[in-house]
Amino acid sequence: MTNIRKIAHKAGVSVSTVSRVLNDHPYVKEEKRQKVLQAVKELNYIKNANAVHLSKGKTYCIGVVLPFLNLPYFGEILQGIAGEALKHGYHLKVFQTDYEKEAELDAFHRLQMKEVDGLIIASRTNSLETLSPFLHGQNVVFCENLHGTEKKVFINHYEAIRAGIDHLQPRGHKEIGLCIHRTFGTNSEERIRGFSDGIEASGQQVRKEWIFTECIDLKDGREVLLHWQELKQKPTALIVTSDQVAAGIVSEARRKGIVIPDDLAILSFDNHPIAEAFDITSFEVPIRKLGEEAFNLFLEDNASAPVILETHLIERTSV
Amino acid sequence: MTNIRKIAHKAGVSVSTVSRVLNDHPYVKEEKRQKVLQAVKELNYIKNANAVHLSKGKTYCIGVVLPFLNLPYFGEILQGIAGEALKHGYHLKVFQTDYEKEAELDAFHRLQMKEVDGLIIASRTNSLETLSPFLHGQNVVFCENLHGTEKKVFINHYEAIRAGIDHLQPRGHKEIGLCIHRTFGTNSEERIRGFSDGIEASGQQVRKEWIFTECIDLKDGREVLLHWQELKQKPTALIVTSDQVAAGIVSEARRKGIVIPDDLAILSFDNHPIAEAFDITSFEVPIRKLGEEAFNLFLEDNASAPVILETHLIERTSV
DNA sequence: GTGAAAGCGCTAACAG
DNA sequence: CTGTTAGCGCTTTCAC
Repeated sequence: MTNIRKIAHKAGVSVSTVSRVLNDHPYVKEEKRQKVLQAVKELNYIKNANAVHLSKGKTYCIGVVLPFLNLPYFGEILQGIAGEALKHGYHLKVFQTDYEKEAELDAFHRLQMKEVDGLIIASRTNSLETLSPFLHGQNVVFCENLHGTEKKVFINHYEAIRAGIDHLQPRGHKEIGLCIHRTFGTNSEERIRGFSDGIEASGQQVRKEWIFTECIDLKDGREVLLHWQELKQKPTALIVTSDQVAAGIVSEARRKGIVIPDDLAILSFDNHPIAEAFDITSFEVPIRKLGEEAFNLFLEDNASAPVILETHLIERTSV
Repeated sequence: MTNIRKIAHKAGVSVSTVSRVLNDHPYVKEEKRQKVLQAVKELNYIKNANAVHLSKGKTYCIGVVLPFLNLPYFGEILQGIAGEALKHGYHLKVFQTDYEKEAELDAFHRLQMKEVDGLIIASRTNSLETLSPFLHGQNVVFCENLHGTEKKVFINHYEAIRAGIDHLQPRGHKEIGLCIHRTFGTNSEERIRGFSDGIEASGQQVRKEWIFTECIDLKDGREVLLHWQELKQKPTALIVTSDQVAAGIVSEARRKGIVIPDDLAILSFDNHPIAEAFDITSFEVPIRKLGEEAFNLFLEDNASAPVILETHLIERTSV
């Protein structure tokens, strides 16, 4: 363990001078600087990050809280955060929660322990009530419009869903269903609210059996289609909040000889590459940008206004 | 900043007793233990992780080096690592490199600085020569059969590709092409070697124009198909090392009225959900398990034998 | 420009 | 069982 003291000794200077050289501080005579650099070389000195972190009270590391790492949505958000973090010399710690409350709380705990400088909550499962004791004086960014929090970035899911309904109705769709992931969480709640309001605004009733939940993956989409087939009264269109699920629906429909969009129209969200591959009309959601903005909010000292991101519709042949 | 000393003072014990209580060490009189716990509660004490890390010389954090976070392959590997890490009380730091040499080296640097206890290299871009100075005495796991390294886990890509060729040939395919991501890296090199050997073993010649590189995403697959259409002499089958790319090929083929597998057979790798959605015959690759095994290798003190994972073919309709 | 010294907060060997 | 003390290795204020 060659440390700063040994360097100081070898270079015949004090530890503070070594520290200055190592951190590019000014006011070090070139001669001594060289001596220090020389000693560093010879002794193969490497700074100990933990000592720096302790001394500075900062780690230049940000934590990201998310349920899964193998979903395109979270991959993309991570990519956005990582890109921005890199620019600013920050590293990323991921807290994969599987939506387990304890695992999620662990991340907040680590924040309190100063293991990370801040947290970006890509998606959560604990209530704000549970989390708020951990929020005080901490730098936490939420990727949702969570009332009572300072830093947040989100899509206006309410309007997006309503826009989706407004897109479907003039094309002859009055019976519209919805596929979502969860019923918990601001984002999901906003979607459901937008859906209900939109349906009711057109004089229709929301039908519970037309709302499919727990839809995450391609496989779930396939099951939705099978479910849809069984329905006595079928919606003529589905709004699907993930391209993966939409792709599952479309692929299974093809197998069953169901014609998209004539038998069933599909309007999806995210506009990932898979939407194009399946010719699915999809709202483009700037997920990567969401990640970038989240990181930039983290960097800001005083929480500014929430960042709201826009979506726009990419029309293909599924509607 | 309420620290261990203040707790000691408030509880009327020494810091070491506090430390013992905090770390569940035995031999503390129940009465004092309660006093400490009481003080911890009252002062809202929270341990400083960096101080622990410094003192212990350990962080219980492992770094993962990968180029992109938004590809299913890496998402899945991360998921595997994260799951296993959680079980063993480790956290994950991700070093997203974009295949930039400097960004990749930064991860090794952080390892030397003891910012992480070890590194899992999911994919790399620096040569072993460049990396080896950073490897000495460090706990690094490679997800490839990199000669000269201790800990590694990988698929036998050579055999897998040859098995692919052996699957195609009896089905009438002599003209076979290949789609890969990179030409650099052990995994890619093994694939190319397997491909060349397989083709030559059947008395054919490898044709450069039938090897498509830089194929990562759906979009790349689409371009491959367009390229294929332009070829004067076309392969009748393509071995594709990623389901995303294969899906891009198949989706574009449908658009162009090219019949899979009659006009062009597709044999893919990974067997992600998207392969099923497009009815693509694919080698199932246990990527998540790769991540799990990588983490377990990290945990092992003495590097045991390399871990080699098996693939097996899932037949669908694309061949 | 430079050095001494006081932290940062926790762990663990040692002595009792 | 418990306390003292010497680290772990770096940063930073203050005085010269």
